[in-house]
Amino acid sequence: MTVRSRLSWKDVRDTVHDAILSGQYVPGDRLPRDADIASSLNCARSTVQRAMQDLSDSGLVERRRKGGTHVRLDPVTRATLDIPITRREVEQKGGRYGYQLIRQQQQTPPHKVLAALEMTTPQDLLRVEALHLSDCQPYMLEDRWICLDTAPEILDIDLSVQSANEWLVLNKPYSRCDLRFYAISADEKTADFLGTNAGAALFVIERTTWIETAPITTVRAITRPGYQLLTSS
Amino acid sequence: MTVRSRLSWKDVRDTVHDAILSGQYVPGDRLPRDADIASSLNCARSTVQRAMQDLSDSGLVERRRKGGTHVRLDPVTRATLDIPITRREVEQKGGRYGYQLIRQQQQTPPHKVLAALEMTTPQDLLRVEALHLSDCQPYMLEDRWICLDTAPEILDIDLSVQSANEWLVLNKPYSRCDLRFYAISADEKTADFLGTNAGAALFVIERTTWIETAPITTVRAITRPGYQLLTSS
DNA sequence: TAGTGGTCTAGACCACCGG
DNA sequence: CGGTGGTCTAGACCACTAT
Repeated sequence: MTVRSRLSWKDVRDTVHDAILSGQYVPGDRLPRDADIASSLNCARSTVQRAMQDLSDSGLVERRRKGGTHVRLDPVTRATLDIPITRREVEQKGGRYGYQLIRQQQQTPPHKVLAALEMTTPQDLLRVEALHLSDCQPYMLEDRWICLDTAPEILDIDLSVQSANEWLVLNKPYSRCDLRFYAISADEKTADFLGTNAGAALFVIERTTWIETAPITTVRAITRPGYQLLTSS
Repeated sequence: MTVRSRLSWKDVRDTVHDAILSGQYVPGDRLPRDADIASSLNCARSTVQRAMQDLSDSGLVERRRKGGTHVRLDPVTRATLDIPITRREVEQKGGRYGYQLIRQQQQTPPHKVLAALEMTTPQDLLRVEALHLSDCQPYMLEDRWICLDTAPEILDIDLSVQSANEWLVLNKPYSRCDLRFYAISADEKTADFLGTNAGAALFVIERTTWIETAPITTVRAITRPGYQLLTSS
C-alpha cells in the first residue's frame, strides 16, 4: 500500500486542465459538479472550488450557478501585464535612469482629454511634459494631465526633481485604471525628443486613473523606437 | 441595536483597500496579521485570507510567510488583457468578418522563429499567411508558423475556409502563452495587404503558445492602421 | 525556532438561475 | 422549485523565512 499525500488545489486544477487539454472534454462540454469531482478525487469540495475558480479566472472554463461548469466555447487568450514605474523599468533593464522636465503649466484641456478622464465640467488641469532617459538616451516621452481637484498636493512638488509618474504612483493610489495601446508615426517634435526621425513607428501607452469616480490623471507615454511590451510570464 | 450581517471577503478587501487609499498605511508599511484583522473585524481568518489574496493578486500588497503583509513599495499597474479569436473580435466590433488565405507551405523557419518557439533542433514548420477582413476591409495580417510535431492534424484542414487562428484555438489548447506588443513601419508588401502606405505606423501582436514544453505555434499579427488594444474590465 | 501566511477539511447556509 | 456554484466558519496542520 502506498500512502497518498493529500491533494492540493493545484493538483486538482492540473488534473482538470489535463482532462481538457487531452480532449476528454471539448469546448462547450459540461464538467462534473464540484461535489462529484471532490468525491472522485477524494478531497473536500472547497479544494475543488479553489481549483475551478483558478481555471475560471484564466478563461478556460465558465461557471454558473445551477448551470454548472462548462469548457469555454470561445476561449480567449488572457494575459496579465505589469507596468512598473518608469524609473524601475529602466533600472530593471539594466539602464541608468535619468529624467528631464520639459514643461509644466496649468491649462485648459482639449475635449479629448476631458473625455478620457470622464469629466463633464471643463476646468484647468496641470499639464506636465517630461522625458525619461536610460543611460542618457531618450526612453519615453510623457504628456500628462493631472486633475488638481483630486491631487492638489502636486503643486507643492518640484517636478524637475521627482517625476509626476513616480509621485502619483506613490502618493495617489487609484481604484480604477484604463490602459490603451497603439502605434503612431512620430511627428517632428516627438522625433526630436526621442532622437529619431519623423515618421518612425512608435509604441504608445495611454493610461488614465481614477480614485472611485474622481479622475486623477491621464498620460500618453510615447516610447523610444524598438520598445516592446511583454506579458509577465 | 442593529444586527450586522456577516462580512464577506469583499467587504474585508474593501476595508483594507480603503485604509491604504486613505493613507492610513503607506507603501512599505506592515499590515496587521490576518488573525488580528479577522478578530478586529469579527470574521474568520480564512475570510481575511481570501481578501488579502485578492489584494496581493492585484499588486497592491505583498505577502510573505513570517514576514507578514506589506503595502507594496513599488506598486505596479497590473492589467488583464483578453485577446479573442479574430473572427469574434471583428464581430464584437460590429463588423462582418471575412478571411483570405494568402499562402501556405512547409518551410524551414529562420532562427528568429525557432528561438521564439524555444526549439533547439531545426525542422520544417507549416507557414501560413492570411488576411482577416472586417466589412471587406483589411483588418489584420497574420504570419504564422505551426509546429507539425505538435499539431499534425492541421495538414488535414482546409485553411482557405477556416483560419488557422480559429482551428488552433478550438483544437489545440495551450498551457503557456507569451505575448509581445510593439510598433513597426509598414513595408511595401505589408502596406499593400492592409490598404495603407509604406511607412505607416502599425501595431503588432506576437503570440507564441506551448502545450507543456512542446511548441504549438508562433504568430505575428499586424493590425490595420488605427488599431487600439484596450484592457478588459 | 517561532511567527506568519497557505491550505485542507467538514459542514452549513446562501444566491442565483435553469427547467 | 431544486440544483449548482459561492461563501463563511472553526479548527487543524503545513511551509516558509525572518530573526
